[in-house]
Amino acid sequence: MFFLMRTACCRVFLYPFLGKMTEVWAELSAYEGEFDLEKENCILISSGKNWMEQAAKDQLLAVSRLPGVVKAVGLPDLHPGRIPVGTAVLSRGVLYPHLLGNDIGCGMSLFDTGVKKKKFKQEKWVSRLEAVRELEDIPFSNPYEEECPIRDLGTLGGGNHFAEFQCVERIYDQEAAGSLGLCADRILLLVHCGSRGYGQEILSRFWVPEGLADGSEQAEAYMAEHDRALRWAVRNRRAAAQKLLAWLGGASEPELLMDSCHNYLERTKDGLLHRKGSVSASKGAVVIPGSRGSLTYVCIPREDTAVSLNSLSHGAGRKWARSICKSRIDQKYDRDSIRCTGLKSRVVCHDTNLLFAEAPEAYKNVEQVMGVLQEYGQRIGGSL
DNA sequence: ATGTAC
Repeated sequence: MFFLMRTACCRVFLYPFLGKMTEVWAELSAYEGEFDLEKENCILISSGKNWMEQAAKDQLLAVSRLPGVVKAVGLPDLHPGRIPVGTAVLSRGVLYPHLLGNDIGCGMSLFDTGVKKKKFKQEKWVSRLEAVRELEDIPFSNPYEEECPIRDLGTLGGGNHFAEFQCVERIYDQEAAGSLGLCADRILLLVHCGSRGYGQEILSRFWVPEGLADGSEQAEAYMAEHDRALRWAVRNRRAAAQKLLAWLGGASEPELLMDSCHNYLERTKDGLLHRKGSVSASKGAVVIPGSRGSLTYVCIPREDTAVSLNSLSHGAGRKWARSICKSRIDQKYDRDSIRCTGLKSRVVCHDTNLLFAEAPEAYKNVEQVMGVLQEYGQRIGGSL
């Protein structure tokens, strides 16, 4: 299990608005001549400055051509995966379990720890966390009146999952910050994880290359399990926060300020909306974190986001494949320096490969991604 | 991203 703790000096911005996404701004020049953009159902929200791997664009295009797919959107953090990450895909008649992947319900929960900023002792918390090693080692009993399908409730898992203590760096809109319950003098806790092995197990049971016919018994059974995974993923994030605070001696319960899911299927009036690494722009404020060396943004999306299937990026997005990270930056760090960040935060993680795989260098610049989301509207205006 | 096998 990967347990990454970024302590102190991480900051939350409150962005007043995201750009008004009102026109298709495609950056698919690589495909010039290959298809007529006007007739394609594939949109990439990016800009010339926003570097994107060719493989990711190829994957997005392939997804957009699956039977039943009405529209496929790539967000500015799009990067290749088994299926491309940073996508929103609308289909009719067919449901594709693999388009949302194995970690069904994965998302971000932002909590107020109730701990005052001036009471925060970084070194003390770091030692305490290093002593426990893994969240699996902190016992937690299921408080819900439903059998828990997750083997270890309140654990983060691996990959890009993390728990991070943060505090507000800058507020752009005091009123909005107040209504969201963001307090500048408090330590916040951002938890990114999902349904662990449960989502994986669901995918393995329902995955078929041709997808599931909407309305079929299989599709209904998948949706029931999917909804259960979403429910338990939220509980898993909460349980992780509860365990952490209890372990660190926090007196109060973590208070949930915001929660968003970025791997899930939503039934909309237009069809089945598959989100893989993209978050809804229609459910209030969203948290968009960067890599562990950068800031996290709390954003209030604008209303007119139909062009991106009402979706936003869920983070900075990978720039380097996990497998190549260690060899690229191995020499740059020693045992201690890889565990510190440019924001003077500390990283607690016992898995060396994971520390390198999730290094800030492996990620895009989150400000770049935020810039595309914001600029997208500024340069366009008008209505869709 | 995951659990398990190598």
